[in-house]
Amino acid sequence: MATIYDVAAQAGVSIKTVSRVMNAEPNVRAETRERVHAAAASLNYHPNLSARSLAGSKSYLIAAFVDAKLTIEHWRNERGTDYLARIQLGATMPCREAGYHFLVELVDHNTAPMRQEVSNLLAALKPDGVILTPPITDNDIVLELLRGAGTPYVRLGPEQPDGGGLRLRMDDRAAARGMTDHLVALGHRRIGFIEGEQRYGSSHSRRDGFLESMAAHGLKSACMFVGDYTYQSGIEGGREMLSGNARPTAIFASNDDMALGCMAAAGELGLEIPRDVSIAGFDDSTGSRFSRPQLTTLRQPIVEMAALAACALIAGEVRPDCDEDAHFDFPSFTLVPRLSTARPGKV
Amino acid sequence: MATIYDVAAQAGVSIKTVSRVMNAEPNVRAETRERVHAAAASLNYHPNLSARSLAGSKSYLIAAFVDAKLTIEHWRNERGTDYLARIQLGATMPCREAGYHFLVELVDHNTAPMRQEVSNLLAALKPDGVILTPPITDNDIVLELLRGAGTPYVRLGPEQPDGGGLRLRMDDRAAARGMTDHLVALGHRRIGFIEGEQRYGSSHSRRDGFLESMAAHGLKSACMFVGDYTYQSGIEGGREMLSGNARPTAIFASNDDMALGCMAAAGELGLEIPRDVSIAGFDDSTGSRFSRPQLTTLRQPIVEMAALAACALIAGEVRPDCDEDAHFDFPSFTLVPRLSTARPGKV
DNA sequence: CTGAAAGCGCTTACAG
DNA sequence: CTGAAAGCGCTTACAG
Repeated sequence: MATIYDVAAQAGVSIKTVSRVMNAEPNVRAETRERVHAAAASLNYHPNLSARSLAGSKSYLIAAFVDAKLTIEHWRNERGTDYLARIQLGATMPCREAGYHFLVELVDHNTAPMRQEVSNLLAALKPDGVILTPPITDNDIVLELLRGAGTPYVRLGPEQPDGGGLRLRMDDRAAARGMTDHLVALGHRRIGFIEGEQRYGSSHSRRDGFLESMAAHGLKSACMFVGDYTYQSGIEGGREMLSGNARPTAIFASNDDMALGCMAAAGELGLEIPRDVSIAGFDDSTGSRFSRPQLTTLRQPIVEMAALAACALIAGEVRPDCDEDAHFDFPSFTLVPRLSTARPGKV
Repeated sequence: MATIYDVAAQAGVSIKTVSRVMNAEPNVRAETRERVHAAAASLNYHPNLSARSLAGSKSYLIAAFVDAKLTIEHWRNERGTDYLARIQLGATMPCREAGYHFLVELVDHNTAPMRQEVSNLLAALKPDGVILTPPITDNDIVLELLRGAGTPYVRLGPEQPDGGGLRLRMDDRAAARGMTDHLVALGHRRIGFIEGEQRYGSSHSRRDGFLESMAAHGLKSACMFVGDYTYQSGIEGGREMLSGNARPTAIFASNDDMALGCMAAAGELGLEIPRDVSIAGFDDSTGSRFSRPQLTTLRQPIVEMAALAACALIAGEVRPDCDEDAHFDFPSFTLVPRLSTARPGKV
């Protein structure tokens, strides 16, 4: 394989000049530049990443650190949980265009070897930037190691504001408000709400958004149920809300899995959706697209956030020590109206 | 960050000895080895991948080359096509255990810049092994470049036997035979078959397997329909087969998308599945798990094949020039019986 | 606008 | 069982 020396010899210049041309640096005569390009092309020369990384300050690597257990579970389940696929889609494109490589690294969240694992990743790979996904995005040890290594990082969907890095998250509260507004606009007045796992900040934000919208419309919530983001808890919530007398005409579950469970509960009770009750979810999961009827839900801008993260990291806009003003509530959630919501009492 | 020199100094040995210990090479006294380990641990030393790669013959990188257009489409569609997720699951685990890193590279199949793109990938990354997925797995230019670079490669689901590399594929014919046997065992005699895109070898293998089983049971196929692996063609095939008089009691579509289309056609015609007609697919796609009723299908051992591929590559068992005897029909397909098939004329 | 020298952090090939 | 030397293919820092 051709090296920088071969190209330099063929073009009749020094390797430094070849380096300048390959990196599109200034201060090379147009004619020289062309000669180098021609030599590189004829020799089919491509710079070696390891050498560039070792000699220089860039590795041309962007890594995503994802929770090992969760990710493996999702891959195994094959229920089409496509969070990671969306991250890959968003991050891969800008990386490719900039000559970077994107790789996914599994991290054993909250286990003994995690510190070693992450240290090794950082020292071995020396990535130019790291994208963190929940729950790693809030892991103090990982954040500390990242800062220690001086590696810029972007935190996707963080719960805690401390910990540095560029923080990118959807405005859960505004999104929940938006969905509630949608239900009210359809004519619903008695609306039930199923909360998620209380340990997650998103649960509280979504509930607050719901309550804000209800209050803004002068409505009292029909009923609240505390679930835990699982299908099973959605069934339970649905049963409780729908078996009473003054049952809500609409239920907003704060994630799709619970909404799907809720639909199952409605089916058990002989209720038809959306004729007897409208049901809305949150996440735009794969399952929401396969349910019958298809589920009205909220889509997080995962692809867009991952793309922004990669771009910011590549551009070097993320200082590893940025602590203030690096929080960005991504406004662009998308309400995805499908067939599980309609006007109350209507087919 | 600590380097090999720091460790050597602290342990009172040469860097060569540190290198030996870090790579678990023989010929180091147990006591020396321990001293080095202690020094490495106390300095939180982790070898730099770029330096290892540049100096040595290994990059500790395994790459999967996947079709850019197809992959982006799957990521975008979010219908839960989890082929790539299964590859990642299978390949990531052995890589992780062996200290390798796995990365996915998009390749613009059959476009002008492809040659440059792949050359660059090979020269820049110098991966120790490459896993190819369809349709890249049969791309002559990619195969030629791989051989030229001396990079070992594994071809997943190849259609053409030439092209070298370790070839791993499911025995489509045996699998189709297995599914047909299943339908016959349930009591079906008039069985329809929907073929896939004729340009793909898998279409022919699956059809042949079906016909073999039918012949072995002394049955004539009720009808054949040539589809193209799309949902739409499944609808068309279903309509044609199910609207006639002597309609089949079971239809075997050679992939899940067509089987799902076929189910939709049955629904249009007022037929209930599996009471009026049994329907079977092929792939165990995400959609097959979300359909109602859930689809009986065949599962390809993608995870297992990817794992085997990664292991073989890491172990250096794949010689880049292996041409004979490197073809392996993976026998372990799995028949996944679900609710869309039953005894004929039975609920 | 161009180049000579040094060095990044390791492994290889060899010597003892 | 251990180490000194050379070199992998680039970029950095500097000189001109």
